[in-house]
Amino acid sequence: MNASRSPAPERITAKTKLIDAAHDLVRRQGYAATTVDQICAAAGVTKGAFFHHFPSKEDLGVAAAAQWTARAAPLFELPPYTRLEDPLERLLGHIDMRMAMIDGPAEGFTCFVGTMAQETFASNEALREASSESITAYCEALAVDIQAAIDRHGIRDNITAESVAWHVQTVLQGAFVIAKASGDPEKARESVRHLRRYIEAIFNISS
Amino acid sequence: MNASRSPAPERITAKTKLIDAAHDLVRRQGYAATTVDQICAAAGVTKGAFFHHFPSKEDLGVAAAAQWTARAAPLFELPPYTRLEDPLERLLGHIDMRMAMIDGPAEGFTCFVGTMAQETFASNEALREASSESITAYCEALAVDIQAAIDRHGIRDNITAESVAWHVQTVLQGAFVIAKASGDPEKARESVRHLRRYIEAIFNISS
DNA sequence: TGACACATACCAACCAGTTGGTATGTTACA
DNA sequence: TGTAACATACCAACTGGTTGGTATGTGTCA
Repeated sequence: MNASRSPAPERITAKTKLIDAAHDLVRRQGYAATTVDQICAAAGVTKGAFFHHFPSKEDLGVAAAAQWTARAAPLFELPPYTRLEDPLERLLGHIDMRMAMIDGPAEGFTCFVGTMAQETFASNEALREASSESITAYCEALAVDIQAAIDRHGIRDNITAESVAWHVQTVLQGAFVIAKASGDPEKARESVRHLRRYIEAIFNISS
Repeated sequence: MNASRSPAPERITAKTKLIDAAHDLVRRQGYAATTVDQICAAAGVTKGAFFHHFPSKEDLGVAAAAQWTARAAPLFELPPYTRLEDPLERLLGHIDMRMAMIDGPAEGFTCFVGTMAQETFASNEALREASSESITAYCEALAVDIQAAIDRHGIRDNITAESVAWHVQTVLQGAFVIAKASGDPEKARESVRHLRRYIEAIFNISS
């Protein structure tokens, strides 16, 4: 008997299908407007399966937030720009990639935890905190390269790496809101372009 | 008989109380999670009054979005910085004011139409468009001063006034998301500080 | 053979919207 | 000026459908 065996990391079970369905539906409709029945239908399982794996809708939300963090990891490991020697180039490469991702229907590129946090920050602390942790994890991963870039190139006004990382996240989240409201992803990409110019400016590599 | 008399502009009727309540509750909980009963209770009226003034919850949303636009108008007319002679100073003054507004509980400074647009962009075109119009109106008002600043000071890279205005709006919307998720308004203000530094940089007035 | 992974059937609470009504103006005209 | 006819603003009670969640059954595999 192996009580602590690894939990079959990526089997396509009802559980993972339910989390995937939640990612899709919540990004399209929001958390409150997404019903358990809709999630079950999208996942192709029944309600019994849902409540077998999750004690409540809220617990699914927490699990889906954790899974969202895991899903973002490849953005920092796999893409070609991660091999660049200059950390500032890696940072700019990351931003270019995030800009390129903003295309097609908004539910395809927007942020699950950002959406969920907005609806739950005042009414459901568990969901707010799960969302916050996912965003924080992204910022911490991004701050590593930013700090390395500061160490190599210097930066204006004693700006901290952490602060720049959160600003990147802020612009992305704002870009998602604008893309949804306006229906025009180009407006969102344009803001990321402003962000890129800002980062070039504070590192004094332009002109 | 005056059929087209002005509709008693600002009387405190059930209608205005319902719209105010919707602004509060939707910013705190989101649109879908806010029930008609909650809005009525907060406004201190009954459901009968609600459906007398609005054919549906959706119609209230549209009316509340229009009212949100009207509510933002004083930001461009009344504050002291609007008297400054240099349009760039007016722009920076506006951004400083928006930064100062980000304080206290998030439901007090976040954006009604931004919140509503996020939940409805894919499922309710009327609400998405009403939200979009409100955001667009803000950007157009802001772009007037930005264009004047460009005319006077010039700007880098042929950046357009419209594009800067939308970027300001993007950073603000993103700041709201971050403030809600993190529970820390300072993180949001810090991003607006980055935005201010960016604007100084593209107008070449710093250093 | 028992525990896990589901499915089926069901429920109590809740939700947006309806119904039928009252109280208070406002207009038209004798 | 008085009053009948109508409009506006609101209320309390109800309804049909939906929602998150439960109770119980069934197949499968170690």
